[in-house]
Amino acid sequence: MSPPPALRRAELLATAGEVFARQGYNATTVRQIADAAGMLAGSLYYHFDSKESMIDEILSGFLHQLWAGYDTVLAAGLGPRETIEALVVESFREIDRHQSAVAIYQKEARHLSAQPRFGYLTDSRTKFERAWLDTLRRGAAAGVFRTDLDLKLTYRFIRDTVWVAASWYRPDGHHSPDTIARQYLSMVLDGIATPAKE
Amino acid sequence: MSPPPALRRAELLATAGEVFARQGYNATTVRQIADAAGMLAGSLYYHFDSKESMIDEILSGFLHQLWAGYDTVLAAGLGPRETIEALVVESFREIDRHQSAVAIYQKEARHLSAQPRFGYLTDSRTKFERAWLDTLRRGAAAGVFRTDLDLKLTYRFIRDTVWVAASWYRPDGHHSPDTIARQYLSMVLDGIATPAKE
Amino acid sequence: MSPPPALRRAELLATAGEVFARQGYNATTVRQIADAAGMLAGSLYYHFDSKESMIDEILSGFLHQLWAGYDTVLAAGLGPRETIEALVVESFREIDRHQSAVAIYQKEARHLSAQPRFGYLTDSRTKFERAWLDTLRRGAAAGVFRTDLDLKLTYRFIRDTVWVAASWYRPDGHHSPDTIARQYLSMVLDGIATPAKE
Amino acid sequence: MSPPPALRRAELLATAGEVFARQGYNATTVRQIADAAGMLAGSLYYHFDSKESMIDEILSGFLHQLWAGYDTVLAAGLGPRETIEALVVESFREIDRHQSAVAIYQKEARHLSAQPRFGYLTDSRTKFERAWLDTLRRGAAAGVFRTDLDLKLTYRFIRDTVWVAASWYRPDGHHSPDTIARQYLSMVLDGIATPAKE
DNA sequence: CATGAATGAGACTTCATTCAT
DNA sequence: TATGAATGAAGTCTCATTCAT
Repeated sequence: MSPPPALRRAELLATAGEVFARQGYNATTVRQIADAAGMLAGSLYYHFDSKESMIDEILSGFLHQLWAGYDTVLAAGLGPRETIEALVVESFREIDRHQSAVAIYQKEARHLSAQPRFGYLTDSRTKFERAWLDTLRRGAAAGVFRTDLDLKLTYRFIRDTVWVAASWYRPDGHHSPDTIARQYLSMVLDGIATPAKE
Repeated sequence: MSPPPALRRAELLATAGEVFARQGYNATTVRQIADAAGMLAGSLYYHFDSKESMIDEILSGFLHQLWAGYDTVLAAGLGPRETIEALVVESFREIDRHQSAVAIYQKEARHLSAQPRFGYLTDSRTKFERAWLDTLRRGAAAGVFRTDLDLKLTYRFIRDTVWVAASWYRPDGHHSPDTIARQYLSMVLDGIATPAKE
Repeated sequence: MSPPPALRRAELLATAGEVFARQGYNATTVRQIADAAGMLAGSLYYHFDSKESMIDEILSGFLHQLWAGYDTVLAAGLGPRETIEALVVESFREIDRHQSAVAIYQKEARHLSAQPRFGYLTDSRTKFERAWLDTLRRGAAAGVFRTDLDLKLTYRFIRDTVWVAASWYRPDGHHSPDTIARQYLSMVLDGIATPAKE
Repeated sequence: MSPPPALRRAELLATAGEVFARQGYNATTVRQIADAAGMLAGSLYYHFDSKESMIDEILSGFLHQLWAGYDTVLAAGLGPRETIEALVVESFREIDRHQSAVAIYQKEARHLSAQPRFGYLTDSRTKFERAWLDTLRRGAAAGVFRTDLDLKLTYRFIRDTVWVAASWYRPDGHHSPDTIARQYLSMVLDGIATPAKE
């Protein structure tokens, strides 16, 4: 009994994603993906239009789920510190779930976003920056975050810090995504939060 | 008057480095480099053996200078906190000086290091980890850094935090590398340092 | 109905062999082979790894069959004169069967054998020399061959004499390989001069 | 004191000839010749128009001297057997004197003669065949050569036999060209077998 | 659904050649 | 005379893609 088409597709995308993440999109040949999937290169074209459509589906699928999570957090009406905490936790969960997609995003998003087809990458980036920056700004205004720091720099600091973790994160490690998120938050927050009054 | 050969080589490497950093090594064609250098693709081979030897020279040149700086810091006999500070400052200076080399390193080091020719990347990575980890360990033992954090995680946190900056850092910005280093240190240290007693 | 893969491969090798024999290996472009085979240059790489692997397969295939024939002769326990006769006849049969491979061997073996991949060419050459020289030596000892000749020279004489024939031999001529072999043997063994009367 | 231009030219041609003979014309790069001559590739073009003109000069120079020798022999009015003997001796002398030119001729003449510039190769070949064939024919008619052999085959036999020697002949061997010529003549004329007793 | 064979564009690289110095 | 740098054509090879079976 062969698996339903949608599942087969997802399997193939997962396989492709792993290879892309490991070798880089450009350095990956369609044949390598096919090998990993146990078929011939030409056969992939029954399932996908092109190599590009594979990475497209991988990235857009990831971003879709990411924004589902983020939007839920952002709509929850939390305070700035709690929002940041929730976003970081959510981020590590997504990293855990879409590990290769995140790695691909890190490496390839910049040059892909030059193509119209991948315009949504730029959109997402913009929306992403706004969400984080606004929260940081709210926090600074509310006095829960330090005010002596350049906000943009802070944003980049926290963004990179969190997402680059995808490049080394391995799900079989000792730490669950939530544990890592907690440790990261502890490092990050005790830096950017206003020092405790004496 | 034509420039001395060593200078011409350096110019060409700088050009190649910019294109590599912008587009990725694999996605960059030799012709694009030649275009940027104002010559024909074949002409590059008068100066370099191969596309690979260009990235090789870029990366090894960068690592060479990086280690000159790091070794000076490490040999200075500073305390752990001062060592971390000096390393971070030194890192941002290198990012400033070798911006594209750093960006290339971030993107390509992993898959390049599989080839024997680039074995020095692995060596450098190992040495790098030891230098930072030892310093963090010393600091933890001396009580100047928190002891409730996973050391390896802390190492990755600070490593990524600093070096990913190369991906957005633009030298013509308002901030000098030292200024950015200070802000980063402030964020990082007030997180990993033991909290001030009350 | 397309031919079985093994046959297709053999066809392509035959085509490549003809072009190599006519123009020399280095002077032959992959495109010329592809043209002769009725396909595009790149398509050849579906069947073969490289141009080099083509000449490799041609030469090793030829030597394989040659040695099958030679070994049979050498194992037959014939007298020295009969062995030489049988080797010459066998040689002309191989020339007939592998005309272009022989021509390629003549022209390219020397410089190819410098590469490790073609080490078997040197091995074959050594084995070949031993087989012939031993037979000549046996014949001289037995008194069926002249003893006033330098043996090494005689070996080269007979070797070249036989194998260079591949450069002009055309199978559609009036002479079958066996006929030519007989004439060659007659010249080699008895000379072209009429025997001096006493 | 630099050598006179004509001598320098000859030196360079000798150098080029050695490299051509060793590696084949096509496989030889102008740079290799220049390296062997202790100069840069571009500098050769002060002395020669092109790579092709080098091989041209090498081959035509050799053929010029060869024909000077052959013509003297042919004009001497010798009997057929003596003519053959003199031609063989003369051939080995030329092989000795123009070793690399002969080797180049063997390997490259066929495909070079397709170009108009090298038409003289074909002319020489024709003239060569006529000279030998006529002599053999005269000898057969005069009863000094066997008449039971195909004449064309005999011609090829003797031609190849002599000239292929250039491929292994090394001047520092134990044998002078005349010694080798004598042995070859002995084999060609009388065969390698001991004459059958009557 | 998958295969096997082929396409065609384009990549990296080589190399004979030119030319100002 | 020779050098150093560049040209431009051509060569080998790779690879995403197509398509009849």
